[in-house]
Amino acid sequence: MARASTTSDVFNAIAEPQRRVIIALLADGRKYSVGQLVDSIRLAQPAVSKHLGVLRTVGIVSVERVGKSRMYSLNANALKPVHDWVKPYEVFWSRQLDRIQSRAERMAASIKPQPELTENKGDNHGCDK
Amino acid sequence: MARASTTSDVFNAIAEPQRRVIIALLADGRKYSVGQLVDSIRLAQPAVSKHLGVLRTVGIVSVERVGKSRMYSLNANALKPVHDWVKPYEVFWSRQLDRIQSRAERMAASIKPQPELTENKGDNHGCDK
DNA sequence: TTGACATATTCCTTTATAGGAATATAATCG
DNA sequence: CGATTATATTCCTATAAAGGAATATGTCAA
Repeated sequence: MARASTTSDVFNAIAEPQRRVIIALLADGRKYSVGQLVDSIRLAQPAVSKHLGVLRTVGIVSVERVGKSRMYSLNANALKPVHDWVKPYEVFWSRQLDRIQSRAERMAASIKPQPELTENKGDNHGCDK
Repeated sequence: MARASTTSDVFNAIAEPQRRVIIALLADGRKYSVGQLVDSIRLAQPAVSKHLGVLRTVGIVSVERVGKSRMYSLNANALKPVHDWVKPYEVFWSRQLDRIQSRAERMAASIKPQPELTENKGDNHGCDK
């Protein structure tokens, strides 16, 4: 099977470096036209438009027509799933490795219940120990 | 050009849902053999081994040989770049849209200096306004 | 309407998967 | 050693993607 579609998953959408560049450009909350973004990125206009299309599909950016231009703005809320996913792991590096084990085990419950795509058919997986 | 290699970028590594499942399984800080992971995931052993190979290449997991088994454990530090990248956007949803604009502009400086892959050849991009 | 400008879309090529099947490698046991 | 178990690797196929080139679509101005 091929990779998951990039237009249906925020994680895939932000996996593309150029798209992260676009997101960073929009991070000041202002609206940018495609042309302005093209000037800032080493990429042709069609490519930028395609990336914007992906970001739009996933909900990371919003468009607004202004004259002949289309003004794109960041909809950062769409990035929240990424933040929510990675946040629990923060404890692993925020505190230096003292007694990480116990904290990690306490934390496990807050991470595991995110099967996302795979339904684990609920069978007990022979955990270690 | 094709997509960036998944074996050289943490963002691409975690873009695969099954790999996030594996990461979640390892989140309790314990070591799991490949077989134990296979029992927990609806995926054949070779596929799991390949995913583990990707995660290992990117540094998200570590391996340790124990008898005929190989015990995998999470190296969450490798996820820090993702956290660092998404954290600045947290303000967008943590506070309800009151005066986000000004905060966003203050924040811009902390986000923009992450060109990652693209060297923006330093030219001024015609910002809006 | 025509022309210029801004952006999106289509077509095409190269590349990179993800996963299945079969096989190779490694380590333990008798 | 030979058999068994555990894991990795190779081969293969279907799918998807990124970007370039060319073109279509849409909007404004004269």
